[in-house]
Amino acid sequence: MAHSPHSDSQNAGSTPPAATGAPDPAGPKGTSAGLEKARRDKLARLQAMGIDPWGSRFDGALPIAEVRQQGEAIAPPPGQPAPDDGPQVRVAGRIMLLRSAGSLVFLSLADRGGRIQIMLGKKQVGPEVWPIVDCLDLGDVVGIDGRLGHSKTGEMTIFASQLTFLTKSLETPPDKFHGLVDPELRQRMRYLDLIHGEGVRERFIARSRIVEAVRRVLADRGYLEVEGPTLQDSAGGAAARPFKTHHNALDMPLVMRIALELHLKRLLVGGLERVFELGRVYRNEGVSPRHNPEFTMLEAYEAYGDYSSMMDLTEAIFLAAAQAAGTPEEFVWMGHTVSLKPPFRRARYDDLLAEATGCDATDPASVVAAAAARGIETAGRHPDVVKSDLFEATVEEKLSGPVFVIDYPAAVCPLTKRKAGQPHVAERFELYVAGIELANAYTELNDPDLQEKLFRTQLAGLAADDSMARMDHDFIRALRHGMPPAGGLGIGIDRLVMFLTAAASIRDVILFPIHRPHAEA
RNA sequence: GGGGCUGUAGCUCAGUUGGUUAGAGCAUCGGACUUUUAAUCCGUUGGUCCUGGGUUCGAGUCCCAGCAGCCCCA
Repeated sequence: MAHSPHSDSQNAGSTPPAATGAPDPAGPKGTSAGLEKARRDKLARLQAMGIDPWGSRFDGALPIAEVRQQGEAIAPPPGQPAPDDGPQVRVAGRIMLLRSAGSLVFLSLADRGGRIQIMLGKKQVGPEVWPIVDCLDLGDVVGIDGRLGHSKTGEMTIFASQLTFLTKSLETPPDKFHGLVDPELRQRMRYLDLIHGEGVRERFIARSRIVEAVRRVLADRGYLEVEGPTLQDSAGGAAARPFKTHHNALDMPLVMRIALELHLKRLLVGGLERVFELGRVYRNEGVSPRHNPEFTMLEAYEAYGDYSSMMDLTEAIFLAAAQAAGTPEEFVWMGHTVSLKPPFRRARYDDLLAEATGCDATDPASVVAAAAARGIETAGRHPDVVKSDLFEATVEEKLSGPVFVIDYPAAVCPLTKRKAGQPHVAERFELYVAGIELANAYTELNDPDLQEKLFRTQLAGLAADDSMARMDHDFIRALRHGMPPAGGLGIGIDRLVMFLTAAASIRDVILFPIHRPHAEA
């Protein structure tokens, strides 16, 4: 192959690392520093022309999606030349692709909702503008005025008459074809992922639409959105370990909330009757494709309802959210074909367990035997806890759903009302899809004496570190003042978004999931 | 906590049994081009092979430890 005279490389070995007092900050052309220098050189050229490389307000730009609609209307029939009297339009966006054919330059310009091709011709833009074109890089943000039409190859194109420089990009964008692939980089540099990732922006837009729809369903039903404390002196309402923090001025330890439940129920006592909160909760636990230490939870409580009313509400929320996200009625998620067609199936916990294991789910001895046969630890554990483990091991992953699993073993439901005449059965449901729990609801326990007793029972069985081991005396006092019978519902919003956008990992639906710090160079 | 996999240029990736100076595409820089669209063509530049040890005449490659990530399990 070609042997170019690398005279420098012959001497390179003798170059002492610190020989020069001031190392050149801009390295050779192809290095990261060199790539930046090329962009800074163009920035300086823009400034020399009297152009602010950081731009300013730019009014009147149309969304590219809208411009494209206009363009469709004036598309020439196949084989016919495009007319050159298209409408004058103004757009703004980031340069995604840039092709130069001598004194003709094509850009692909992207805004928040679409992309469109821009043609810049040396003759067409004139000697004032052409030197600016020479300073454009991939990633720069520009405004374009021009006539909307179609190129000779039929591509919708804005034939630019004016170019307004809006923002210089100093960094090299990812590979224009592959984009950012490394999931770690995609999450740490989500801004790039949003620009270049296939479907990434659409998924986060869907998330926003879903949250909007959830709020709308609840508001339409007379629910009031409220905000409980995220900093608490003890974290209750779920079995999870909290994050610990500290208030300096009060010199007091605090924990971050792990659930919304106990404060929302206080508001039912307070007569607000229909309340919900949609907000972040924090659990100091492991990270997995379905768990992030901070996640978004919806909890809704309705006085005078029960878990059946919560099933209706859940369906309404799921259907409205699916519609908002543009989710098809039937699709594949996590290897399961799921259908959103209402009503969702309802199946009793004991029936599912009996079907999967062959045991008599109403008989503790039979359940424990079935669990032991599958290697589940049984010694010294409450039969309902063993039952719950057995359910997890044998039933959960098979639940394609959506299916409401109803009527849970009472001992694993310390905040739930028992079924009338069946003290061992709690009026609770969980909604499963593809083996994953997406919603959890109860007929709320409002008997203060039983609640206090259940707290104490929990206390006896749990580690001191565990949040459920904390008695919330004020919550008991609130119940003593009288909380109307009520239904309550919790939905993990991140998982709902995963489901409705067919995402396999919670990290695909959280903009900035947790990461260990990287050693920065 | 345990196991498996991954880490090479700004980005996407090759790299043979351990063997000479670690390659390609994109991007950059220079050149040609007024209808390109992952433009093309010619030329050019660019490396802490994640980090630190070790084995070896010789390590991107083998061994050990660590860091970061992905997946599975508890």
